[in-house]
Amino acid sequence: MAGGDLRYRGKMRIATWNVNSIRSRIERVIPSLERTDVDILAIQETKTRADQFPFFRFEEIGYQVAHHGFNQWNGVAIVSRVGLEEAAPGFRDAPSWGEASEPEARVLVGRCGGIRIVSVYVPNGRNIADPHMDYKVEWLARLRAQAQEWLAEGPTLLMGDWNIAPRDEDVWSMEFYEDKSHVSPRERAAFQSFLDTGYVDVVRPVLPGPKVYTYWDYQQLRFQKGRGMRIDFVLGSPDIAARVTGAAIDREERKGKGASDHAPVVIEVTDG
DNA sequence: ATGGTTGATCCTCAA
Repeated sequence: MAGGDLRYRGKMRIATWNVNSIRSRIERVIPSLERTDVDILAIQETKTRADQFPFFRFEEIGYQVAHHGFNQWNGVAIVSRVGLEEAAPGFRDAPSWGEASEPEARVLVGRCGGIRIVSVYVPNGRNIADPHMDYKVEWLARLRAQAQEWLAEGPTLLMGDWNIAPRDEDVWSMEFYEDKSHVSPRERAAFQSFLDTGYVDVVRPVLPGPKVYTYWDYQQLRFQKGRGMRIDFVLGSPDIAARVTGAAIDREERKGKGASDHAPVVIEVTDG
């Protein structure tokens, strides 16, 4: 973002998007980057083997890419045209579920434009009594401990699919979600612990609810019926939160054939 | 209709 860069505009656009397979979504992701002029994109659910990630499609339009994943569900990436340094998967003390490498595949950390970008894909708890729910809550406790250390080290954005709807207004029907995953007290307490640590939801002040959703199930025409959930969040350290000048949820990307079930969440951050 | 949609390691499982 030095002087002389024709893209320099005193601001960066930073987005997060659960694409539900990068290989099946690439013909939407590339135009989306260009249309919305995004500098940094955190991606979740790449659903691809590392050797099949379409790196060149990003590189040929001027973005650097880091990707990490190990199976068809969990995979995260960071795409940036303002530098991409120190990209590394995982976080300290992540507990394991099944394959030892899974927790690391859910988090990718990189430094872009002077900001630590963390692409986060929180485990799906499946059901409130499922062992995966215990894993999810424990995993979040470990991530929080790591996030607290990052907070002390400099500007940080934790962005991605949290698989938690923190408030009743974040789901289309609390009656429907009662006793289901994403809204349970344990999950909401885990999300709140990041806020208590000092992170700030930088989107909600710009887009207060209700009915501000980022995800709509593919089934039952949920998008067309306006029945969604707010489960994708950008949590910023206070220094970054003070620099946020705007935010948007790109609902266009949920429309039509070949859409992900999640929409991109975009923020704008000033250089100063 | 104990159903519905989408994606991948594709006829089964995960989301």
